[in-house]
Amino acid sequence: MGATKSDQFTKEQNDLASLAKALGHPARIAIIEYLLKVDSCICGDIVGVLPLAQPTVSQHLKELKNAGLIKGNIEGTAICYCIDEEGFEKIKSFFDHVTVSLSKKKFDCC
Amino acid sequence: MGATKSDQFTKEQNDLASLAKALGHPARIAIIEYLLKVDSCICGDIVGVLPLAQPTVSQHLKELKNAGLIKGNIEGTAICYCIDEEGFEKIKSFFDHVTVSLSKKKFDCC
DNA sequence: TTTATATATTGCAATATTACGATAAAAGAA
DNA sequence: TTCTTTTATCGTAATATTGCAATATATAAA
Repeated sequence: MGATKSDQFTKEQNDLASLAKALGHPARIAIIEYLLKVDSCICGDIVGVLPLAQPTVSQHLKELKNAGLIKGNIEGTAICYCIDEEGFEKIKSFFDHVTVSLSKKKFDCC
Repeated sequence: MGATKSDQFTKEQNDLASLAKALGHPARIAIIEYLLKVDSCICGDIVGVLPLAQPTVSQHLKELKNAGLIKGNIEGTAICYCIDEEGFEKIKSFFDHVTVSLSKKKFDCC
């Protein structure tokens, strides 16, 4: 055994887990932070910013894109990446739900 | 190679990634949702709720606890787990930062 | 066309995660 | 003490992730 039993959980649980998992690596957090900082779509200079080789960065970008957290646009010979707000909306609504639930909490046992 | 180059990133980036990573599995999302739903600390009946064996659930609980997302209290022969609000505050402040940054965004290229 | 630049893909080694049976540990009940 | 219940840990197999060199692809420039 050893494979994740994703089929045993709901689509919502799997989708949320995928989004969280995509953010579960410091390089990918760094990419998101950089994209937020430059306040515009940037291209492959992410490679220059990260302490990782180009294929590795490309792989991380692909994962963020697959998860729906960033978008990419072909711009001549370069590619312009930027935040995909939709993906962040989904995660954010989960944390909003958590916050609301916690505010309704009656006991504080632990 | 193949090991994560965590030492090349900041503590903040690694901490955030750890929190996100801990939520990056449907079983752990399910555990959090269950703890929110029961509106109180519950014990090992999480095992009865999840489609996983007891050692696997125990392992997932340990990861959530290490990440600072849940707390556990020994309660006789059972253990009482509940949400650790502090961990969720940390993640939430990251997403708040994302939201603020996105609202200041000028271009919409992608 | 050839050359240069930017990014993606392939293939593989190193490492990490997931899952669970077997077993241990801890505490209350008999 | 022994038995039962609850949870954790160990050991291990299956699988997934991480990282990069080599290579492929695609477009622009010369």
